[in-house]
Amino acid sequence: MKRKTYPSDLTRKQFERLELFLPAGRPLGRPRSVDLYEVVCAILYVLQNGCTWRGLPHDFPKWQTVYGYFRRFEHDGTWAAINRVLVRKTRCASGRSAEPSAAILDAQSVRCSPQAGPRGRDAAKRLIGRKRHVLVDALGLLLFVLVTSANVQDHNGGRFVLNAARHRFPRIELVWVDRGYQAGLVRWVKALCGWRIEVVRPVPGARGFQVLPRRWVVERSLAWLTRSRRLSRDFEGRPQTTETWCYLANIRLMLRRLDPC
DNA sequence: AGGAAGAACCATAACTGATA
DNA sequence: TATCAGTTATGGTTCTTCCT
Repeated sequence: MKRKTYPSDLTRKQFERLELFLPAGRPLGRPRSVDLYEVVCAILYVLQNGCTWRGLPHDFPKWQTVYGYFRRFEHDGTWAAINRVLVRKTRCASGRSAEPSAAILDAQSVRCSPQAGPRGRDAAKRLIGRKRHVLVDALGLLLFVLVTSANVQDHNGGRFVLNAARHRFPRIELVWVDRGYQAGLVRWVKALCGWRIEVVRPVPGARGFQVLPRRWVVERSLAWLTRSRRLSRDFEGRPQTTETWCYLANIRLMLRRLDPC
């Protein structure tokens, strides 16, 4: 008996692209009996609808099983690896070279719901919650994300992100940041990895809201993330889980772009 | 005000079942 | 029997809601 579809489901074709990178079952022992398509659809259901794991509809595999795979693939780096591969594919499909040479750094603070785990006050944004430090490419695809409590300064999170990206995306040579990242970060980047780093500034004299080149790309990416209800707030106990959700949101975006419904 | 109950998440252990 | 997949149970933490 086939269940009815949900809006968050992947098409079979989209899943086939994903399936290539999911670890196969082990050769010994009990064979895998759940359909990973159902597991992935269930995970995306939680992501899109923002429901709790226990609130997962009953026509999906048991929530513990779904959650188990979610955590397992987080722990062994599967989701992050899939994100990196799909970024390269999506860039190729858009006529760019697979490896990004430029990136944009930004941070977003999000309110926490009443869960356990680290949180802090972002004095500038006047909220208590978590901060997402993201690095995106020129297309706005998520390259790397770090989630901290919101009281972590942008430039401290930024350092960590750039340091991590250095190994994962070795061809990056130019990073755009906004004015919130102080001169210390600029010096640090130059000394550490020799990247060019440009601070995007509003045009002097202009009034009111301005669309800044390069800035709107990353703002759009952050808006994409919060369109997924699970990411509209931070419901997670562990910051790392939020990072995983961010990668999954990006993965779904790229799958849809590569294989439109 | 203060306590009990429950929701929600995380982590882990113990258990059952299938296969070579 | 060893090994792995999946299920169930349990304890910890933090916060909300309800009751006295």
